[in-house]
Amino acid sequence: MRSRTVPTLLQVAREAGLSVSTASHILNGHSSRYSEVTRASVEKIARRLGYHPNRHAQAMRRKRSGVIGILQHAGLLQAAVQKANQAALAVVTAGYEVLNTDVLWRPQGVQMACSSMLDAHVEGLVLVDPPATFPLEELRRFRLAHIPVVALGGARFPEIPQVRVDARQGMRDLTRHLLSLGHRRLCLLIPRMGEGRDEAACWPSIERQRGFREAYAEADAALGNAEVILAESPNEAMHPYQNGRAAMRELLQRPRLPRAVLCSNDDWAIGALNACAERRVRVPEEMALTGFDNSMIGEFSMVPLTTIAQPAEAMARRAVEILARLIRGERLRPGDPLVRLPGELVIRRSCGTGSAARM
Amino acid sequence: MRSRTVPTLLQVAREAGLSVSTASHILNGHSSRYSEVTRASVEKIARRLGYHPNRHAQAMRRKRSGVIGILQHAGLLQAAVQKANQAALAVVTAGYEVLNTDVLWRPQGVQMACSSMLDAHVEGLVLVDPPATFPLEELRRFRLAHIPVVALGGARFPEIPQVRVDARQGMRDLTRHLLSLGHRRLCLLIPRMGEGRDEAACWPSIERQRGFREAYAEADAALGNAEVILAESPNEAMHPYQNGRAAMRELLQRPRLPRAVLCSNDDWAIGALNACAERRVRVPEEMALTGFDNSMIGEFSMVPLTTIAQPAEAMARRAVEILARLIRGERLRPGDPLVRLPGELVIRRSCGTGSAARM
DNA sequence: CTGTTAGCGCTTTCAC
DNA sequence: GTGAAAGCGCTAACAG
Repeated sequence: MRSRTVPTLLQVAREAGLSVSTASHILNGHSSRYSEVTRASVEKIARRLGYHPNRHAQAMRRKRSGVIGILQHAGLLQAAVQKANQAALAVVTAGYEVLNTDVLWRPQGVQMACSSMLDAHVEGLVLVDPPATFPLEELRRFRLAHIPVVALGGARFPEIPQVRVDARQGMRDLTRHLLSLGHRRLCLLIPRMGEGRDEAACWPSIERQRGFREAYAEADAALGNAEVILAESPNEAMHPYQNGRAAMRELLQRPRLPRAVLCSNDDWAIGALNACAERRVRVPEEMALTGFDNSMIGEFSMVPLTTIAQPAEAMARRAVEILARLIRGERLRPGDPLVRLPGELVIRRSCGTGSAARM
Repeated sequence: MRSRTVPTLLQVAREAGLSVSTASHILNGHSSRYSEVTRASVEKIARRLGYHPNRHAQAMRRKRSGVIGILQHAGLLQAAVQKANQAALAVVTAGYEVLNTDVLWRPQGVQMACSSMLDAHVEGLVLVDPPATFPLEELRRFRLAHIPVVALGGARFPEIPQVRVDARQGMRDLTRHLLSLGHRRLCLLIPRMGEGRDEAACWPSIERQRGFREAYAEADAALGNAEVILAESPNEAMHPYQNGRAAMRELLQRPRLPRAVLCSNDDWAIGALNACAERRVRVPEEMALTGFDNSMIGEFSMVPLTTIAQPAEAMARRAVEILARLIRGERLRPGDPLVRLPGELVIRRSCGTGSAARM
């Protein structure tokens, strides 16, 4: 038994008694006017030998790698993992290969990951949930190399098209729902972000605030104060629950508690639930709570979470579509620089019911 | 401003007034006997131009890609995501590039992912938590291509070295602990796996059973029956909580409930907690519960979970180390084919306390 | 319809 | 100390 090595095009061609170029043409679908016989023969032999083209040689010759990079800041955040995976699916569907990295798990995270993307000659890059602190220098490296980048969720960066859930609408829907249940004294719990950064970078937080305030404003004036709390979120991706818990613990120190707390995302809500349990504050009886993202775990938490479902699949598809267009050298269309897809209100137990609210 | 394109070695060499081979030697550290001047000049110019070697060209010429593939079946399973990420870290540390794919998010999952690994000419493959149903044909493809494979957790396959947590010891520790608290009538809830498969493939479940039974056996005979329930686990990675919940719902139909239930992993435990909440069975007062894996969420679940912490980092390092050795053509050492690393008992609230158990 | 040819960017002998 | 040259596997003109 000879030591079988990876078959090359040359071997296929030889076996078929043809030239490499012929084999190449046929296997690449440019089989325009080859005789049915040769074509069949080449294809059969390739299959029998288990021939797979060498991507490196292809990339080299074609001067394009056919790879799209996905850079995620997911850590333990289910919602981010899901977005990244949907992006991977969309990339494959669009006919590209995927190079996927979670920057959190590397030494010197972002920088190394970006270098590796550059080295691999990715043709485009999807940034999944980039934080406001994502280094602009790295984005510059891609711009210099003429590699288009799109963001899927996360913070907003100049010149980078972005697809994300309409957080403003989502938070407005949540707030309206809580108000309609009769809850008063609402409180929005969101991370303080991107200290010293362009305001645009903090959009995830800012839009949540907007939606929250809008819903409050459109309701009757007698509703009392809407409060927004900006909480710290160190190492968010690795300690999402802890951060939410810490924020809620702080809030629970107060003599007078809010009636309903809207958390920035499901992970914070889970941490918040935990803090409530510690202090024996019953949810939703004494305090209503909502999340954002509709991650699977929110359905199984202590109290199932009312939340906003992100259309992850549609978002990912759209982002990759835009990226593919940019790779092809097409210009952005009017709506492309910022696509906001609507989230969907998912009502579960954590927001309470009308009757309980009036307690 | 000229359209900057990716600089090649040729450009670096030209700018330095030297030949490509010289530049190559210097930049690859084979600068054995070049003058200090030339060396410095080449290095400086390379840095200024932002030169990065073209991986494809390198792979081609060196006839090795320098890439290790990571194939995960994680889905929403935090423990698996963590293992995969630790593996990625270990791979980078070992000086290889990473090609990471979660097979669940691709059409025709496993097969496509394996093809893509093969196409990329990975030098080795880490299989993270492969299910018992992982197709052996795919493993054969790697064997034929002389690409070594190691499993990090998951099922066991012939000829594939594996590194995993010692589930038997872990489950024995959990069981002992529950017994020491005074709990009787214990029940182990594990997935029925790999229908019609080699028994070895089902080791994750089998070892849990062994540990469970051993602890029971070594204790007094008067402890009553230890029961093992094999529950269905369709699409485990995408519906982990649901599966645990379904299994527990079934169990809760019984007239007489077990006093303590040991779940196969934390995700099942969370689903189980959910089922208990539905039926108003209080944990741990009426029923103790334990998980396995120590995923972050278990600390924040309805009732914080007593569980076994997997030494993910050490496991990943070990797996990659073995893989690297195989890639270098070295033979396996005596312990390598199956490495079992000890898990650590983490005691939280879900297992109850001695006093409650005697209730 | 099929084959010849010229590289893609890099590494690696082997000469000088 | 440095450079010339060959060639990895593949594609894409261009010839026949």
